[in-house]
Amino acid sequence: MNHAEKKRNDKRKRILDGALKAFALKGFYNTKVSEIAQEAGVADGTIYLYFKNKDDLLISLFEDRMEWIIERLNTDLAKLGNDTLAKFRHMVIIHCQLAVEEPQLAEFITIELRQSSKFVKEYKNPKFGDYLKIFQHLIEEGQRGGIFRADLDPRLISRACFGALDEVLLQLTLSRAGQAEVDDKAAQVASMLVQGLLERKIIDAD
Amino acid sequence: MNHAEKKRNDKRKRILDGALKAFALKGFYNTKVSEIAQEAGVADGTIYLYFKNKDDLLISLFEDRMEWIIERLNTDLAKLGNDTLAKFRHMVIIHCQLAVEEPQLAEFITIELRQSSKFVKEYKNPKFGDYLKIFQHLIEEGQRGGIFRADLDPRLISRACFGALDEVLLQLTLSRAGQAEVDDKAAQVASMLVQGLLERKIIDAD
Amino acid sequence: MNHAEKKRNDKRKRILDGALKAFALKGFYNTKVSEIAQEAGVADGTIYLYFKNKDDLLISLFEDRMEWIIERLNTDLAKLGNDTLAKFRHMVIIHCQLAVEEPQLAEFITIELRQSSKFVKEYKNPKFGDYLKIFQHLIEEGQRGGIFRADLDPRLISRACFGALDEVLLQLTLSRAGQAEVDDKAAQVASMLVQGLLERKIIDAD
Amino acid sequence: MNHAEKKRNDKRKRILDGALKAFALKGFYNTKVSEIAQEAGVADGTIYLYFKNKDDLLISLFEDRMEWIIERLNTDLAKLGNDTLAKFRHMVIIHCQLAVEEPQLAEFITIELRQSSKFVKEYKNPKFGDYLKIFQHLIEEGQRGGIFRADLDPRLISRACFGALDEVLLQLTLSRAGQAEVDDKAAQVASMLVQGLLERKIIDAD
DNA sequence: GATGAATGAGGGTTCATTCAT
DNA sequence: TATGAATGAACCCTCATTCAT
Repeated sequence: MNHAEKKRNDKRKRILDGALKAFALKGFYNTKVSEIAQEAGVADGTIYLYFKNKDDLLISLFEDRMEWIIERLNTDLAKLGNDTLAKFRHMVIIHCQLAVEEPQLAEFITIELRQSSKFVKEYKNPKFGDYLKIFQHLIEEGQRGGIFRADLDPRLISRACFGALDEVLLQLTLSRAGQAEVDDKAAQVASMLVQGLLERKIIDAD
Repeated sequence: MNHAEKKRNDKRKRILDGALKAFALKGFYNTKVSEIAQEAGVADGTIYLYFKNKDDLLISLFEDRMEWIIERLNTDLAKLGNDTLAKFRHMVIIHCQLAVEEPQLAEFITIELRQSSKFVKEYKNPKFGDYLKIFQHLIEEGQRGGIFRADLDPRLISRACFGALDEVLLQLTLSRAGQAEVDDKAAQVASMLVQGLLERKIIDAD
Repeated sequence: MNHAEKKRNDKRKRILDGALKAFALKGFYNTKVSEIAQEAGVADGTIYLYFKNKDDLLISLFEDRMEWIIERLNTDLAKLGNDTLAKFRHMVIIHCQLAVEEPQLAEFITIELRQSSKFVKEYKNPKFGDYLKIFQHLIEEGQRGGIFRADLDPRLISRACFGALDEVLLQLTLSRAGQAEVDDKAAQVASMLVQGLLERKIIDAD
Repeated sequence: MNHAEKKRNDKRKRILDGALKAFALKGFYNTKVSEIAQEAGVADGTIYLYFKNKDDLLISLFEDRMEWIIERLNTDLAKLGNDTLAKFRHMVIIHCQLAVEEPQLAEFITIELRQSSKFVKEYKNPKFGDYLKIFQHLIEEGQRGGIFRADLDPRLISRACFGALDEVLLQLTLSRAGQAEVDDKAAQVASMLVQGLLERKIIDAD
């Protein structure tokens, strides 16, 4: 990557960061493009050199952040090898951990995610789909391994798990929960979900 | 209730219905007041005789519909007496059932709920809190009865359950799921959540 | 006048009174018809049984009040017979006196008078013309009697005198001047105007 | 002043000119912002880059025009040195002269001035106060010089003089008086006011 | 590429007026 | 006659987007 490209990427990044901050604070519809520009330290017009319009900025922000989360998650999960349960618990923890590590991102995702796929016509939010897929594959892995109940639809249950986590994350974020509280609550939710997923005969194992 | 009062309530209802339809279709921010008026068959200005402004209309709509849901739920649950498990399962079913019975309401709640409580200034959405309370009390009841795990925080878990259901409801609604699919998926989610909540020694009972 | 007529006039009067109060307080354009109705203790629609529209109400109010002032002035002036100077001084005093006796009317006239004849198309404000005529006739009387300078155009000078008084009245009204201050200032203005009008050879007489 | 600044000032001036024209024609409340924009040859939104809102535009217009009048007046008066009488007469003439030179400004000031200071919240119209002060100081100067009556309150009398002139100006403007008529009437009013102000023993001097 | 002044379509809200009761 | 709920045209202002510099 040469110098010009680096500069370009830097400006793009600053705009995305500014947008995240602004959207988290006031929501998409109540954030003015000029506010994002100010936050990013660029002129209003500059934003349109990097993004087609305000909608595109929102979508790009989602994709950018989800990509980051997914990469991180995949790296972490890879280290845990075949331990499905450990991987599942880790996902729960990572998700909740956002409340502490990236509160703005947490607010943004929990609040704007649903809107986005609704109002942006035809936008299916593929990155979010990828995120859900990780959950789904984990559940399928558990089912193949015989530790997770086979009577549950992985697509459905991955949604349910995501919903549970997302709602919990929303609360943790809005209440500005500290690390200890996040750890505790993540553990409880993980415990409940895991128990709900486990094949009955091995529940004692938990 | 006299004639004038009846007429007034009827018009208010028509406006709320129009707003629900419009909000479900395009979301709060993309719905024009004039569209709601048209949907309701009243003049634009009439809306302001019944609601302070567009925000107030959104809030009132939430309260109205949550009240309806809560009443209905309480009536149903009362019939189930002390059977905590049955009551819990019924809540799951009722929630998912919205996708079939009131798809517009389902879309509205799943998509607009989070936005509203965050961006409508000062609004704490008490009715939604009431709804969560029903979940919470049910979990506490189960804990007192010794059938639900005592190591789980009812406030936290009620949130998690709501989140799981809400996400599932969103999918059922958007995919225009039919009654059979809704029944099946509600049963699965109920089964998972219940197993996750049950005291370990009685899990076989499920 | 029979009972029905009396009642009608009473309601018309209440509306005019309410309008005066409201217009004096907030001005014509910032006063809502509904506020006038409330002030008058009638329904909004009732106003339109007595006046064609809001403009007509303003005009009618002018005419009504100017008529009252003119009648009163004529009665007073009649008592002063041929004493032109005394009559002129009395007019000055009566005009300023409004600040004490009818502060709302004073505010209304000083502030709304000019607007009214401008914005209401084709309205020449004949009653205001009548009021000016009294000044004018007094000046002409003085000229004929040889005590007022003959080199001044009575129409022009009556305007100038009115303008001077009106501006002074505005200040007296807005500063909520008491009787003593009003008396003092009216006397000063009268003295200046009279001296300005007097035939030079008889100025010592003042 | 650089180019950008010059362009900005030019646009601001065009908006003020457009506003003056429009306000003079239809009055503040009957003038739409879009009409001003059209008159100024700018987009509606542009007005809000230069003025906070419609009220602010009104206020700014007053300040701008009063400033212009005051500067001009001060320049002229400075040339007349210590001749109080000449200066007083000049003020009268300049004021009336507006009817010929700046009829729109004349209409605007005579008709909108009172409204504005009353209904534009918090606005005390300091420039108008400055204008009155010129009158007042002139009267005080005459009193100190022994040529004006000492028994008159300069603040009161400056108001009265302004009122007289303003009313005369209004008539001259609305009747579209020509230069000759304006000269004649200004002279008459000046003569009357001066005689009214002069110390009695020197009235023959006029 | 970067700027930010300018644009102008759009929409929430007001309020004078009407009319069914 | 009186009411006041309903109307809907009107209007100020916002703000995403453009484009001359």
